[in-house]
Order: sequence, then C-alpha cells, then structure tokens
Amino acid sequence: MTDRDNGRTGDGDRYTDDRYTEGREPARESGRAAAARGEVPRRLLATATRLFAERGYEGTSVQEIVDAAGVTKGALYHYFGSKDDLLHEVYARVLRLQQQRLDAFADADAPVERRLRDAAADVVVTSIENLDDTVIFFRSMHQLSPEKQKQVRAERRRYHERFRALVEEGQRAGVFTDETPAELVVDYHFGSVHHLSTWYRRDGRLSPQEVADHLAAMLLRSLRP
Amino acid sequence: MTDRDNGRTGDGDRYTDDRYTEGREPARESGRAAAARGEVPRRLLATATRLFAERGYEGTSVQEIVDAAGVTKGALYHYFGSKDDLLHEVYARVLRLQQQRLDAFADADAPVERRLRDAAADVVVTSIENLDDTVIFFRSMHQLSPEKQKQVRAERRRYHERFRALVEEGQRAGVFTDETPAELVVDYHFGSVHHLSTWYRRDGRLSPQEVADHLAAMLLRSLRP
Amino acid sequence: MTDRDNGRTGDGDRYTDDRYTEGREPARESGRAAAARGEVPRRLLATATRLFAERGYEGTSVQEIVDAAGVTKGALYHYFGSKDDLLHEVYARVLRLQQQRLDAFADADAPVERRLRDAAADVVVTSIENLDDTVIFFRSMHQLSPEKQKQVRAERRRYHERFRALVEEGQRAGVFTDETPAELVVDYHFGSVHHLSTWYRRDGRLSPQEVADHLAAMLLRSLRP
Amino acid sequence: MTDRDNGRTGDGDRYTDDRYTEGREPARESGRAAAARGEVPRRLLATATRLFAERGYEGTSVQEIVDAAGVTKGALYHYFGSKDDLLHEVYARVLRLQQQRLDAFADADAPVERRLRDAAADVVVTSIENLDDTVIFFRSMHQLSPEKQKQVRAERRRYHERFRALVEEGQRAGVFTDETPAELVVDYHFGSVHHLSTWYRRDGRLSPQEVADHLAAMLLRSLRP
DNA sequence: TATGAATGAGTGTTCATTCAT
DNA sequence: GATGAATGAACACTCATTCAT
Repeated sequence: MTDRDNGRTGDGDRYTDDRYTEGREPARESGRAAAARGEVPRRLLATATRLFAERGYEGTSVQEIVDAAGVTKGALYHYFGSKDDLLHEVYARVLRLQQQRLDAFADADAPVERRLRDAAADVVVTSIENLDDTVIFFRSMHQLSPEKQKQVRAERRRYHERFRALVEEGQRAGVFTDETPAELVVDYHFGSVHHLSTWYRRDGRLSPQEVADHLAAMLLRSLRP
Repeated sequence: MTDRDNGRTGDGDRYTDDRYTEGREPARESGRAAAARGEVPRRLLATATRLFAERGYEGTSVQEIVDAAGVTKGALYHYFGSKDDLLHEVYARVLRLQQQRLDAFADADAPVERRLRDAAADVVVTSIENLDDTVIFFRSMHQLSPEKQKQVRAERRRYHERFRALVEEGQRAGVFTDETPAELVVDYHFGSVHHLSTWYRRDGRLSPQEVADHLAAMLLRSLRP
Repeated sequence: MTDRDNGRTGDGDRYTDDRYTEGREPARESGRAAAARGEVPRRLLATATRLFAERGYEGTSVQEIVDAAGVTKGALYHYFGSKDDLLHEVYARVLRLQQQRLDAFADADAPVERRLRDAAADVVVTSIENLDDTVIFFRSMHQLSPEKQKQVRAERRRYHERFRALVEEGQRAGVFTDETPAELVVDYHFGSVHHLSTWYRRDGRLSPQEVADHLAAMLLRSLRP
Repeated sequence: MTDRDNGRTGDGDRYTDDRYTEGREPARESGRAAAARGEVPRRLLATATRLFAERGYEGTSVQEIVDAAGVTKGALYHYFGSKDDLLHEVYARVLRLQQQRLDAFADADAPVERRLRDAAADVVVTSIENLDDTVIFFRSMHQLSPEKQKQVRAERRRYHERFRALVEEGQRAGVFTDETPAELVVDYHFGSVHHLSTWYRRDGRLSPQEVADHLAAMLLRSLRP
C-alpha cells in the first residue's frame, strides 16, 4: 500500500539463514551490535514457533508472542511485516532444511532402496525432532496469505518431486513394484510424517530413530515387487 | 452465496441421521413444526461444516454461518450452546459414522486380510466423499475446548483400537508380519487418510475407489510377512 | 470481503432521513423499540459531526465518538460499517438538504435575479446554522474512500450545475453580465460559503442573515452588466 | 515515486530562500558541506509539501516523507523538531511569500482600483502555481499545535488587514461602494482563492492568469458603487 | 422459537519519537 | 551529522455471546 516497506517482507530466508541461526563469532562486536544482529528477530521466530504449535496460529496473539519474547510489538513489526510473515518464516525455515537433507540423501552413492530408505527415515527423525514445525506445517498452511500459500506449495512440490523421483527410479529398475503410482506412494508416506505430531509421544516406548526405521521399513515393504 | 458447491458429493442430507431428527415424537408438533423439524440445526451444521473447511474454524464468524444458513444468531444459539459446540457436532457426526462403518467391516464374515483391506479402503472412500469433514478433523481439533478434545480423542482411540485389533489378529494368525507394531501400522495408514484433503484432487486421474484400493493395497503389502 | 455485511453500508441516507432525524410520534412504541428505532445511530451521527468539526476526522478516534455518544464500539459498528461510513453519512445529509433547498428557490416563481439572490443567501444562512457540517465538508473530503469521494463529488456537481443554470439563465436574459463564465461565478461564491467556518464569528456584529444578504448582494453586484 | 509531478510549476527551488540557506558563513564549511548546505532540509520540506497535499497531513507518515526524500528519520529529526514543525514550515514559507507580494502590489504607485485588482489577481496566480501549498493551507491548519495555529492566524490576519486596507482606501475615496463591510469583501475573495484547489483544473480552458483576471474583475465589479 | 441490538474485551497494525552508536 | 532499532501508546475494527422482546 505504501512504499515504506524498506525491504522487510517477501524475503523468506532472512531470519532463518546462517546469520541468525548459527553461531558466528560475536567477538568483534559490541553487546548492542551483537544484540542487533539478529538476536531479536531470532528470538521472536523461536517464540512464535513454539506458541503457534502450542495454541495454533489464530489462537496466538501478537501480544503473547512479544511478551514471551521479551520485546515490544514495535520491535516485532520492525522485523516482520505482519503476523502472517512470521508464520511464513517458519515455513521457509522448515522447507529449506528438509530440501537440503533430502537432496543429500537422494544424491548419495548407494543403491536406490538404500537411498529411499535413508531419506524416508531421516524426514521422520527430523520431523520428530522439530515437532513444533511439523504441527504448524500441516495445521496452519491455510492461514498464510494466498500468495504465500502458493509459494510454500511450490516449494513443497519440488520436495515431493525429488522424493517421487527416487521411487520412480526404483520402479524403473524393477526393485520396486509399480502397482501403485509413485505419487500415491509419496503421499502415503508423507501423510504419516505430517501426522507424527498427532500420535508420537516423546515418552513412548520408541525412540525417534526406531519410529523412523519402522516407518521406512513399512514404506520399503509396501514397495516390494 | 459461494460457488463452491459445484460437484460436491457429500450433500446436505447426510445430516438427516443425527440427534436432531431422531427420537422426537412427531405427535406433539404442528404440521409446520413437523415440516421444519430439525431443518434449521441441520442446515446450520451443514453450513458450518462447509465454512469451517473453507476458511478454518477461527476464520469463520458466527455471523457468516448464520447468514449463509439463512437464519439469525438467536436461532443458532437456540440450538447450539456455542460456536465450539457446533464444531464438536461436526466431530461427533464423523466419529459416529466412521465407527459404524468400521464395526460393520471388522465384524464381517471373511478372512482377516479381506476385512482389513475392506475397512482400510472404505475409510478412504468415505473420507474423500466427505473431504470437508476430513479437513476440519485434522486441522481444527485444537480449537475444541479441552474437555471436548478429550472426548473426541477418546472416541478416536476406540476407533483406532478396533482397527489395530484387526492388524493384531492378522499378526497372531501369521498372515501379517509382526516386524512393525500394530499401532504404528494404524498410525501410518491414518496419517495418509487424514491428509487426503491435502493432495486428493477430485478432477485427478483416480476415482475415490481407485485411490482407496491403492492405499489399501499398500497397507496390505507393507504387512506381508 | 465477506458477504456478512447485512446491508449496512453503501446506503447513504439510512440514518439521515426522516426516520432518524424527524419527530415521529413515539406514542405507540415501547421505550426499547423507540430507542432502537434510530436513537443510537442518530446520536452517533450527531456526536461524530460535532467531533469531526472540532478535531478533524483523523483527530477523532472512534473511541472518543462512542464515549461521547454514551454507547460502545460494538454499537457503532452495528450501524456503521466503518469510521469512513460515518463521515459519508455526514456528507449525505448535508448534500440532500442543500439540494432540496436550492431546488425550492430555483423553481420559485420570481425574476431570475431574485431567485439567484435568494438561493445564494439561503445557502449562506444554512451553512452558518450548520457550521459543523460546513467545516467538515471542505476539510475532510479527502478522507473519504475514493468511491465515496466520487459519489459525493457527483452529487456536489449536480448541485453546482443547478446553481450555474440560474446564472446562465440571467446571462441569456441579459440581466447578468456574461463577461465571466457562469462556472467561475459559482465557484467564486461557493468558495466563500465553504470558508464561512474560517471567519464567521457567531458573536460578531453581523447575524447570519445579514452576512447572507451581504454576500448575495456582492454576488449580484458582480453580475451587473 | 508517484506520477504526480507532471506539469508542476512550483519546483524544488522555491525552498532556496529560506532560513536554512540564509546567513550561514560558508567560510567554515568544507566543500562538501557547502555543496550540501541546506540541501537536505530543503528536500525534506519539498517532499513533505507534496505528500501533505496528496494524502493529507495525518495520512502521511514520517517514514514516507523520509523515504521519498531519500534520507532517514534521524536526518529529519535533526532539522525539524517534529512532524508538526514540518507542517509549520510550509505555512511559514507561504505566508512570508504572499505577504511580500501583497506588500509590493499594495505599495505600488497606482490608483487604488489598479492596486487592488493587481493584488487580487496575483494571489490567484501564485495560489494556482503552488496548489500544493494552497490545499495544505486550508485543509490542515487544525493539525498544527494550538500555539502554532495562533501564530499562523496572526500572520494571516496581518495579511488580510493589508488587503482590507486597500478596500477601505477605495471606499473612503468613493471609488468602491461601502455597502458591504471591507472585511466581508476580503473574506469573500479569499474564500474563492483558498478553494482554487477544489475546482481549478490545470488542463481546463483557462490559464492561471485568465482565471485570476476573471476573479479580480468580479471583485472589482462587486465593489462598484 | 426466534430476533437483532448491544456488549466489551480483544485483535493486528501503525507511527511519531528517542537514543546509543 | 546521521543511523535505524526499539518503544509504547494509540488506532480502527471484530466477534462470540447475551438478553429484552
């Protein structure tokens, strides 16, 4: 509406990239500079992630976020264009992370069964380790603005397609059955991944890795010719 | 009011079977009242289901529901104690329906593989035919009041347990592998069911029944010893 | 954005017509009905008019309006779609009133000089008697939404054109000079009318009628051939 | 940034004459500072004038001003004590300019009719050439702090009085009618001047000078004995 | 049964201003 | 001189719910 937005929005990776999430050496900087260099937006994003997962996006007020993060609303809106932007950053972070990991596993030098199994198990482990992101992901997508939804969906599609390519590779090679379209296989698996937050109990009998191994094993068995 | 009704398979009449029309004594009602019996709450519930699925629970105002249903707020609050109540009714209806269908399949006189396959496929077909309910189910549970959530979860657990019992029966009988705990198997399958709304396209290549057959087949294959 | 607006906006005359501004006999109605029949919106409109004139549109908060009117925000938004709507109602009321009066004078059975003089004086008197409306009119037009501005401008143009027609009639008849385009003459006069609020002092030496007579006389003199 | 600058006659240089460039000792400044001397405040004032006219005072944020002027907030607050101050400077500039011009015309060596006519026409021409100033002047006075309003009004009064003195001089000399108090005559004329922005169209049939001549002629005719 | 006016606490967002650097 | 992160109070507006009728 106005042109005053000095580059604040529409740049999904800004507060989720290395600058903000990894330990750069703060030695050369004063306290204030260090604080200014991302501490506040990072804290806001972490707090928002937690609260969105706990109470839902609509159930979390901006006031609650800033109170929990120990800053004021003005600070939040200094870094994020809107509450919706904050949510978008959560998605951006997750998407980037998962894509990186999938690419690594898919490009590995190993038989396709092994690569698919590893990738399938890895996404389970990381999803369990970031259950907050997971619960937000599948529950709050519709709260994003239409264009941001579109963007997220596009990135998600890329991810799915990489995964599907693995399945198809195995099918072509004859190590996987092609009775079921690869796309359905992928959706089947990711349905269970997205719903981990519904049923996975950290205090349950199974560790994240055990759950991951079981789910990956099921996937592989369901692909046996 | 919206153009979203085109091509919907689940229609308004599926609300005919609920408690608003059951067990009333029609003798005491006037002709007009009889004609209208249950009409208003049924329409409200159908409208709310549609809107909750379209815009989310928090994104739908009570005013929008009553406007779309062609009644007034007073009428809504006459039949439902709160907006939350309305959501709860959606869950109650879905749960009752699915439990009934599962029980029928599970109690059938057939080999366990057949019973599990049929039940697994059926829940897919009915979920696709009632995608609105499905999308609400997995997305809006956290909006229910804690006690209603507890209640829904309890009913859901009963449902899952009946399904799991089928799996365990097959495992004991040796027709299913017991490599994976039955509970995980159930969660794996229902993850994909809950996420149908994310990826199932009515205009896609596969009919609901075909999708259901594929998913059931995958489930069965993943259980092969 | 939503279709829930049950006919609340876009109907400029609703709270400014007889129902709300004239004394209907409340005898047949209960207190509540009488109160409901326009008391609240009328009071809101009157209060808003006063405050907008005193402090400007942007300088008046919705909270101040409702506090001064003795109601709550909810009540205001029950009757008016927005703060902007409230402003629009002020314009609608003024425009309707002035057009009616001008039409009466212009259609009278009298020589054109007389009709123009009477109309010119009358608008001065009524503008002074409703200085709040006048000050709002010329100062806050740009705060209206673009479409409402357009609407107001269109009605204002109609008014000006009727006035201009009087001038042109006299010019054709030769009783007024046509040295100056009629349009300029009209703008000249209404500039002074709109600015009455800037300089007219109720406690000054001149009564509204005297001021009106002077300004009308100046107009007529400036039109002498 | 906007396309509104097309065909503007008043340019940025009219801010060259104000207190930011007068009376500084250039000796103490570096070449760079000298080059920049007064540049920033002048640009800020020009930008603010344009934006205030376009969007209103309240409708223009400080951020928008500094963005459009290509500086930062800190710079603005370095030169101007507040947003209100910026507005005040607009008034000060206009008032100083108009007073200078009026004085020149009023003190000229010519018959009073001629001097009044010239002054009356000149204020029209300069108002049209600086429509931004004009629209701000009559629309935003109430946004000034009370004391600044008082100050502006006092200067405005001086201006009006000088103009009125011309009218009275003619009335005493018998060349103008004294039917109408001189004060009313002045207000009549300046009403039309202040409202030029409402109706004057740069793309209309009449040039600024033609409009000015017409309005001055009307004034003179209305003063004929 | 059903109405709809009214409530009041809450929402996300804006913005002039300050100040350590 | 100039920066821009941060403030905090204010803003317009929403909405589930109540209740006299």
